[in-house]
Amino acid sequence: MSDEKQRSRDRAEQAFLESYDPTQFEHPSLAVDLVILTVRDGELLVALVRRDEHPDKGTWALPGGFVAVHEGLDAAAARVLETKAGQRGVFLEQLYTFGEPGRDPRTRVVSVSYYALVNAARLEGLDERGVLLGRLRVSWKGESGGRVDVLDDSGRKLPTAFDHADIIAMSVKRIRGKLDYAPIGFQLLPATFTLRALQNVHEAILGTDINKDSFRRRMLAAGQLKATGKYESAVGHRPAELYRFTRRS
Amino acid sequence: MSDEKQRSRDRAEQAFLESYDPTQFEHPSLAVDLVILTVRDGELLVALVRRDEHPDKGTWALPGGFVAVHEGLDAAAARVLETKAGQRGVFLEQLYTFGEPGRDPRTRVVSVSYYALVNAARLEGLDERGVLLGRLRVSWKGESGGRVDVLDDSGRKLPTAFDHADIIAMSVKRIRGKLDYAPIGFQLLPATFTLRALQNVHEAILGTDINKDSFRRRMLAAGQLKATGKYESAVGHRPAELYRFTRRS
DNA sequence: TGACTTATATGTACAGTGCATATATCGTAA
DNA sequence: TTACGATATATGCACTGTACATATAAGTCA
Repeated sequence: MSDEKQRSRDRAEQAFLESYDPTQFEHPSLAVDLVILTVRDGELLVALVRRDEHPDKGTWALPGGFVAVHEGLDAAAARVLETKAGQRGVFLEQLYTFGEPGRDPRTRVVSVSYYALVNAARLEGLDERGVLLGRLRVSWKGESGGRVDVLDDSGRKLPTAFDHADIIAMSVKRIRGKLDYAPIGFQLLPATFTLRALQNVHEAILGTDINKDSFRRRMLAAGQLKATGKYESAVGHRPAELYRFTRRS
Repeated sequence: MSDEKQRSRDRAEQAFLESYDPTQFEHPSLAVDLVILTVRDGELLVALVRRDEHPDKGTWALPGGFVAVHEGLDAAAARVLETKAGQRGVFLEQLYTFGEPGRDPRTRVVSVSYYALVNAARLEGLDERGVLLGRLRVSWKGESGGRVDVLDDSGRKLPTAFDHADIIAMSVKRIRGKLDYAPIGFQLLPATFTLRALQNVHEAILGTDINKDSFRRRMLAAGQLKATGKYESAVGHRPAELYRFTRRS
């Protein structure tokens, strides 16, 4: 394209944009979808709700909702988190925005996805409210990314709605990367915990075994764990000390 | 809230969502904004366009545009990148979605931001098309995040539109973090380059000096640089070998 | 030709990690 | 009561990657 033609095209584009009133034309719908993650018995779990309507009726979807016209994105995500899963004040962070045309067959929906990290104990009893905790089977090593499958308690693969499997996969990729430099593991544990419990959480997220001694030293050297002086009990072996997360050593 | 009340509220929410037709109600406008970054003379630069209309008339804004109803987000970003900056096939990745109510005083606009990395030579002459390359002054160390200022050639601080300074700041935070584990520096260089040039790019992005020997060994050990056997010339000292980026060693 | 500048190569100290070993402290069962 | 199994905790050592220092190579320019 010649410079002259390019400039002409630029002027046309600029004129278009300046006269463009975004409230006047049809534009995509905006939703938030939440990947609520937890770790229980060394397994990474994700909260899903069953779709009762077409399309994708009977499949399992991420909890989500539409963003109201004057509602912030973080606020919409927090609202969905409380309404669908009864959680407040937990770790919640924006993940990625999915907006391919056709990802929702009904209409154009752009979804801003968030991921939340919740202590498993706080999600007890949610099955009575229609929320299922699916087990994540991650098919790749490291932080490269790839496919995930969601399994039920018996190990059967659950069908997922729309592109929600992609969203879940990206959340796993994100927390695997984040685990290396940010203290997020404790978000999935009670207020006090043993180093072994923290290591189990890391192993569940990373999908690999971690050297125990190195992990201990690394965590203690980071200066973000504070010994409480208390110990676990009734464990059939020497009890481990309980630690608490602290921002500054 | 009691469980009974909670369940009742859930049912109401569910009924609302099932009857909700997103095409029927007003919802936010959707835009993309691009942080086009380059490095020239050891400085990190960002492409900005002057706002000719109110609000924020006369301030400098990121190139952006509205997302068409059936246009993908990546496609919209690529369209803006080509229309506003004449670039195709360069590194372009989604950054974050900004959607606070009030970020645009006219109407509710949710902006999916992208960042692009472009070799400075490809951005020559864009000032004739109204694009200014602002110098970034980053006020924090490491990957923690914080404020950025945009300066013109004389070092004067440029006023930025809306929340675009926040978007730029997040892009800097992102590439600083990404530089540690992903080969993105070469995106800002010609096809062949010296190790010194690559180091200059890294230093401009990180805002710190890097030990030269360690940097050399680290880059060569990563196995993603291939020696071309050719050398720079007319540099007033011993010429350095030119390298090429390669995905696998 | 020699001074100057930067590239490239090599050596050393130090920090972080993986691995092995030794000791401590619980529950449990003979 | 005691022996045993299990895991926690502490310490030492080898290996690796990085920061820093030193030495040599190869250009330009006065």
